[in-house]
Amino acid sequence: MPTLADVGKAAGVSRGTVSNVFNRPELVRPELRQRVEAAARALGFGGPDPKGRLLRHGKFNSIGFMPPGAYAIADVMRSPYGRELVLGVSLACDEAGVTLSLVNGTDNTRIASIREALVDGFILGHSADIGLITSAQRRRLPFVILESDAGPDINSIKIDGRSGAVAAVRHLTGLGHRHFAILSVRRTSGPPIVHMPGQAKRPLLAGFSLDDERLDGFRQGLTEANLSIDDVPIIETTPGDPSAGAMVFDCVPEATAILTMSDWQAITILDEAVRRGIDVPGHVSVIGFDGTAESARTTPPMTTVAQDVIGKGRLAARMILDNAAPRQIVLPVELVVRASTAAPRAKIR
Amino acid sequence: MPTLADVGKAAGVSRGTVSNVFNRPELVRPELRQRVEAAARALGFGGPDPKGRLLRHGKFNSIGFMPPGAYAIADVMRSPYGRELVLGVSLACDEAGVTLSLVNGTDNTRIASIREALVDGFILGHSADIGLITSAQRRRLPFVILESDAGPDINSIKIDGRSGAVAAVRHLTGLGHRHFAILSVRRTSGPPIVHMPGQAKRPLLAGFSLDDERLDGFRQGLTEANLSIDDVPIIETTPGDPSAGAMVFDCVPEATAILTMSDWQAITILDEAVRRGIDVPGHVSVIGFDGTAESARTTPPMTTVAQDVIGKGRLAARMILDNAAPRQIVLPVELVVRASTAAPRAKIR
DNA sequence: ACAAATTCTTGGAGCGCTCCAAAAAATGGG
DNA sequence: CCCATTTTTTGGAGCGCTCCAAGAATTTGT
Repeated sequence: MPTLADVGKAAGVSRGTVSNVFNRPELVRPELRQRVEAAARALGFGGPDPKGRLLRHGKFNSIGFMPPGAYAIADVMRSPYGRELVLGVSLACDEAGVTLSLVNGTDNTRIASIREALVDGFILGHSADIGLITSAQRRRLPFVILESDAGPDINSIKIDGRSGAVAAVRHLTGLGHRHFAILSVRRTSGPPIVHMPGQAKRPLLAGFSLDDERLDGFRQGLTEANLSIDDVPIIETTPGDPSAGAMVFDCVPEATAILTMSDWQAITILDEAVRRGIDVPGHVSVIGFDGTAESARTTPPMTTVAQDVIGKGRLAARMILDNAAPRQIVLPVELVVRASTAAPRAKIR
Repeated sequence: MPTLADVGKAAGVSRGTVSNVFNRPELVRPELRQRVEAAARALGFGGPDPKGRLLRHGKFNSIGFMPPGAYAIADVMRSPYGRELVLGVSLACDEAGVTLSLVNGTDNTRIASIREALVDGFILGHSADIGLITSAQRRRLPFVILESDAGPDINSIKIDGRSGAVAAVRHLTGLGHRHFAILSVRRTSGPPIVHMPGQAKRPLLAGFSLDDERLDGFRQGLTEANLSIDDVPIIETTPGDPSAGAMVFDCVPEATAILTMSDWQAITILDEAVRRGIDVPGHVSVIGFDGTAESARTTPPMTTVAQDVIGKGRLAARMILDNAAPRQIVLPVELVVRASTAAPRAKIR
């Protein structure tokens, strides 16, 4: 690979002049410029190597997006939520002329990935893995953490998940529902976990306050209607688990309303309902979370706790690009009522 | 920002030793290592700066994905096809432990983006913009171009779009359809363009052989049924144009079958049909292209010319990662018949 | 206790570039 | 034609790191 110096030698000029030909051509006499360009062409030199420039300037012009917890970038792309989030981030990146790096990393390589990533800042998916945070802090790069409880000196953005969860339950109890099932998220890999009433519940998972907060919202909503979350079966599946729907219908046939943690999960349930010929919302109501575009196009269109996912991604990118003082932002949610929820079926089934 | 040398000075050792502490700790005496680590901590040194390593090694450990033509990364994320493509690419990247950079660029900055991108190779979306190709070649980095006719010394992957288009038409003519509309893609920004029979057709667009090839497949399929593509209205909309459905129904009400260039477009039509209370496939048949996951979940589930988009993305990434001799790959397509196509409505409407 | 073998540590070289102050060349005015 | 200006060109410095050959320190064997 020829370098600036090689081209300079070939054209009988200095390194600096060749650099000027490529970066500030107006500074160099036309005749000389052409000679240099000819030499460059002859050597197959395709312009200054970005590596050098990078080292000089110290800017990558890139922000990194790191998926949460145990997920790979591929999982992010599979999830409606993840896609909209990346879309939002990419929107801000497009505007700023900055590259978006999807930084992957398995549990054990993730910290190294943060240490090595060629980016000027990070967006960390929803897991306040303390290791990740300290790793990001060490790099002294701006970063934002999503959907996690982070300290006051850390950029963070989250939605008001608790209120959303409360609103979801209120909507359903308002319709008359008394028999619920909750489809929650398993944050480690493995098969679904079923918590039936009476059994001990999953301990709070450090770092995934997101789930705990929503669960707590469900609890509160149920309490308001004189119901107890302890009587509600909770099923945990990994986010993309296609068997989630089957698990719910098999384990909690008596439920007339199913609360979920994401549109993705709710879609799984809707798909399974179609497969089994179960009528939604006639036989069972289903409520999603996130309000992604997909939720509007399911059959039937889904009732969901909507947030502005794209806006969130965009905001996260902007926070990094602006690199201002750390802020903790809580975004509102809104219950969007569509056709996947209705009054419960008559008791006689 | 402290450097290796700073830490070295603080700990009373050389630059090289500090580097060893971080990269090959087993080489340095435990006692000394601890002293260095303490000094690093005291200085707030978070490990060797990746910039330096990069310069030394010359590898970015990243491959770049550049969207085609006039599209930004955000557009890619919006399109079902684009998402699956990126998903496929990210799958291969995840496996290889490589970062995926979504390189954006408007028409005029795109060439510069290629020149500057901090990547070891490129995947270029479906537009054989000659400038892009030469720009990529100049960098002497491996690259793959998608869905374009490229020379034999260039990596390329495309599907057999012509066969797919022929199969789509055969399916519909086999059902008895004689009145078609084609929803094609406008590759420049702007409002839809309507080509009614008798008018001059759009000239072939250099670089978007993808469209031309499919159009030619439609032509061939129609010819086989003694129909002429010249009698078929062709509407061109930008890929994400939500008005596409309305345009088709408004401009070609007599059509009993609508051929499209993508699932995304077909979804637009299906959405508009719902809005207008038009029965699909009772009143009109709609056929998509790409066979994305979304196509299976529309109402009704969509008949579409399916390709393995994820596999294609994965393959593209692998070609770059492997950096073998250039290959031109043509992937098969398969008509997936679902419920959006049926025999045409009776003449009397 | 001494030479030989082994383990650690060092600092120069070099990755490719851009910046910049200074030198060189060209231009202009009288 | 000479000197003051202006325009071009130059090459050293430095970005932060890793590699590596060579030197220093330590351990081992007899």
